[in-house]
Amino acid sequence: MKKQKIKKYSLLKGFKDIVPEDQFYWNFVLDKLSKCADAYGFEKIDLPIVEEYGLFARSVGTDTDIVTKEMFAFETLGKEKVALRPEGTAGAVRAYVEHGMMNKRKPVKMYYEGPMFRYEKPQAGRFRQFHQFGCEVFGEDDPIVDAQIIYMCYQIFDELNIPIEIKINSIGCNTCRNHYLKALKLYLKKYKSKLCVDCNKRYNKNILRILDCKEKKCQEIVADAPQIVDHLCTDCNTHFVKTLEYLEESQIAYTLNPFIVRGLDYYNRTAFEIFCKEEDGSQSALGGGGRYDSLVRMLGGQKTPAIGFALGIERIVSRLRDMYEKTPADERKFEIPTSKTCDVFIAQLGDGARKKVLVLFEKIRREGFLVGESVSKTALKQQMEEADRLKAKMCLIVGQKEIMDDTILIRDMESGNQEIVPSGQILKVLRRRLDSLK
RNA sequence: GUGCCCAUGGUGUAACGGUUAACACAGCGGUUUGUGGUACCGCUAAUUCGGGUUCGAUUCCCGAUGGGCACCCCA
Repeated sequence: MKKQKIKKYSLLKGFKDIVPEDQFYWNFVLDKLSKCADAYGFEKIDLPIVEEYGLFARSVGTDTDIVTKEMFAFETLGKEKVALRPEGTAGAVRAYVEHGMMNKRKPVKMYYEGPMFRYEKPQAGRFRQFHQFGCEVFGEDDPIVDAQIIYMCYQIFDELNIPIEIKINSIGCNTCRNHYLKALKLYLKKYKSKLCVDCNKRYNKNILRILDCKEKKCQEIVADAPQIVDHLCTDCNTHFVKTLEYLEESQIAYTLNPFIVRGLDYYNRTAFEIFCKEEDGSQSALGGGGRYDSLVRMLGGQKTPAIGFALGIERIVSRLRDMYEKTPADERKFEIPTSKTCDVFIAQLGDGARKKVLVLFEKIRREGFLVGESVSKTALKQQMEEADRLKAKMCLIVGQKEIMDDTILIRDMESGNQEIVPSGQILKVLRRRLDSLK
């Protein structure tokens, strides 16, 4: 007997299945997020995963890491240059313009959720396909919206019981940013020879990035560097101050951090990132966002102020799970179901009963009960095991005898008490019993 | 792109330069076929691949591949 070798296919690097066991946590998070977005007046939009390459290049920025080395870009059979979306905002803006949403009552608020793709080397909390949940507000430049967005993020994590730290900065508008960049360049020029190799590259390419270099030497130099907040123009400064005032009033914790610059080019003014507390270092960023007042215009729409944020679902799920599992059951603020349950399990015995069970199942299901079954099994024992696994509250047993008498045996799974009920009354009895359990 | 770590059934672990590679969990089946949660029994199932050292390698060495982690950057 030769063992034939058949090729097994496995997951592509950086891709993950969300297996049934993980769905409980996953759904719990998604449910919380979308309910919150609904409550804050956002409407859901589903956007395509593939879009024109240029859409991302333009909006995210042609010099950014995302575009230069992380995009899943390819040519279709029709020779179109396309890419798997690396983030959600570009698509949302495209949709805003494409559907003439500028004619809608402002502000226009949308949320989305789904897979994003970046060709990176995977590691903890980082995948090539990952999921984001994002909210976008179009047509409103009042700083209270900035504050509200940040406030909302805070509340989401508070509700999930995940300790976070929100870091906020203002990176100004184009004008003040250019002033600032000049000042920064001037300052760093003196220290250029002392900066690390990477920072020397950054000096010409993306000088803002030097601000959050991890090298000790660079950090020392950067500590005394001019900060953008001191270079904001009057309007940007007022906007920032107002935003912070609103946040002060809302009494949520945040920290100012002049080094938040965001890796996407479209941001201006308010920029913020959400970090997991008590976790230093790697992949502790759970989300981020900011204003992008010129992006709509840049993508062919009217000049429209906008602000938004995106959260990383994998990272949230993983933190939630950690926190949840480490909290003793009686101290938890909420319960996450981790297995399926059912109200009633239907067990059948013998050919006659087996023929009736499909219809019986559906009859009870349509009444709104959670019904369990394992029609493919014949031994009653196996079916009872399944009922037990499903934590069924009751079990209906239909066998030869019951078919003859047109009755159904109903067993309380906790007490083990059994009762014979005429089959016509089964729904009534089930209802009564379930109500009494509540 | 740079650096570090790891590789045994589905999962989590064990073992030794030398007989049928062990254990637990899960899965499946059974303990006289109309009763679950416990117990007992049985079955299924693994040394990533290719070289080398050796009488003999799952074990030691090298390479490949795969996985994990860190930097960079980000969610």
